[in-house]
Amino acid sequence: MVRLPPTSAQVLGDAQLQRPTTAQRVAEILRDRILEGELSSGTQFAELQLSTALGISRNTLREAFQILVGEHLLVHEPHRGVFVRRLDVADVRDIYTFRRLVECAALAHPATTKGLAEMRAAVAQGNEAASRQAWHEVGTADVRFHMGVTAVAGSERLDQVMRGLFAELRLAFALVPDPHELHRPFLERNAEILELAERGKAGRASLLLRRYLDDAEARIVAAVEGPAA
Amino acid sequence: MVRLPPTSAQVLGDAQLQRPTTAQRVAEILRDRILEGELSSGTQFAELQLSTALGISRNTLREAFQILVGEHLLVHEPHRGVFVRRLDVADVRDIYTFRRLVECAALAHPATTKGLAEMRAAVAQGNEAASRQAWHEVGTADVRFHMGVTAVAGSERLDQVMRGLFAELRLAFALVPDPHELHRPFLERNAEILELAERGKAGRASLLLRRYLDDAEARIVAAVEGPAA
DNA sequence: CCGTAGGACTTGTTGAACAATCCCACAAGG
DNA sequence: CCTTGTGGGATTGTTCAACAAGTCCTACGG
Repeated sequence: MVRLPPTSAQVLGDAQLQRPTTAQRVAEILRDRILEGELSSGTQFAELQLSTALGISRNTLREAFQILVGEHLLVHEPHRGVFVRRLDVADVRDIYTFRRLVECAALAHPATTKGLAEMRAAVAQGNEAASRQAWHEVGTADVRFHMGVTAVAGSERLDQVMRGLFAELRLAFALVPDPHELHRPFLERNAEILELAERGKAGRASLLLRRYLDDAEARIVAAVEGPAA
Repeated sequence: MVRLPPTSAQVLGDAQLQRPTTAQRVAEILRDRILEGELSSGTQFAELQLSTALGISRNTLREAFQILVGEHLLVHEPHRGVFVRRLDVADVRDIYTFRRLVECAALAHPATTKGLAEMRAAVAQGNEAASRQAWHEVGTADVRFHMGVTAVAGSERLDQVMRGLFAELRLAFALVPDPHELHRPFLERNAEILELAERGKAGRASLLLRRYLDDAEARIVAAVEGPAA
């Protein structure tokens, strides 16, 4: 009667080796579309239309919605529908307050060196993408760099939370008119932060990172409230 | 055709003023049961049995499950079922690594004084509950105190994340044999941390908090791996 | 201009059905 | 004794159709 309960390491640690359920696969499809910016903020999903288009039932689609609502990429309004999350200025400020606390603390008190390799790889990827003028990919590398910063804290959960936070932030990235103007100035600053971190100058790296985040916040806020003004 | 999209403040900020959907209500019921420790870690939910017991359909129950899976209180194994999350030692260590980073950074660099009132109220509540020997309530006050610590960082999202983290931690609390032995020694330490924070001694408060978290982690780890040994 | 009553449309929820998968007990073989 | 199939029963995954409940739009009247 009582089945073997799963140990959390199997669930949280690595990617499930089981093929995902339909709802999970659909959620992944929608998530990609949202994060690629193909679905602009505020657009609504119609259950019947989308479920038939995807060849799945309404109930299964609803389960997929629930997953993405849990990730804060969609918002659910009872009897109205689900919408692609729209970030306002307060959201962006909140996210950067969060990032300042976590990322600066991680760099100031590193617990592992595992993240440094990730940061180094991200800097290389960013420079390479910039030389190709692939600005969207530069943005991806930037996110990767800061995931590396997060990783030096040494907490799986923190990594997971920050991954979700950056996904939310991409919703705001989509509102920035020219992404190359957003990401390009940060390439060399990332490299500088990395160098300081590698040489053990934790305090100085943390300080530089704080300035980076202040500037980034200002740019995103301007982009988000720009169209409104 | 295009409806007014919701602003995120309505969704994230306060509790929905709309009455919740059935799945949300069911999720809340199950969440309470789990956090009260009435459902021990690892137990499985049978969809048919539980849905009939609650007087709802299987599909609706599945939506409720999805909500709690998103909160990491349940784990879902395809074709096997959903189980109450079971924390292992690695999980507990991970959670405390997370807490050390966030809470210590919050106290070291306070952004608002809003959380101090919450901390003060929690200390009072904890002492009062201890005098009545209501140990479970002492635990609640302890969580409340650390939610107050989190709040001085000034990020709504951070508060929300930490709320989820403490919910997970309660899964481990349930494994501790005598909760009074767990929470009692921390009452005066909380008070001391609060006093330092109120007098602006941020660095010293942060240091004391770190020691607190180290001790707490050791106790929980011992409780979690104790039954296994 | 504002409120309001209706109706069309969308979402919320249910129950039943079938497919896919897992679990367990039992048998066969080394 | 241990390992390795191999049913069969139970549970989960998914679909479908229907109805209830709520929202949105429109037209009418004050």
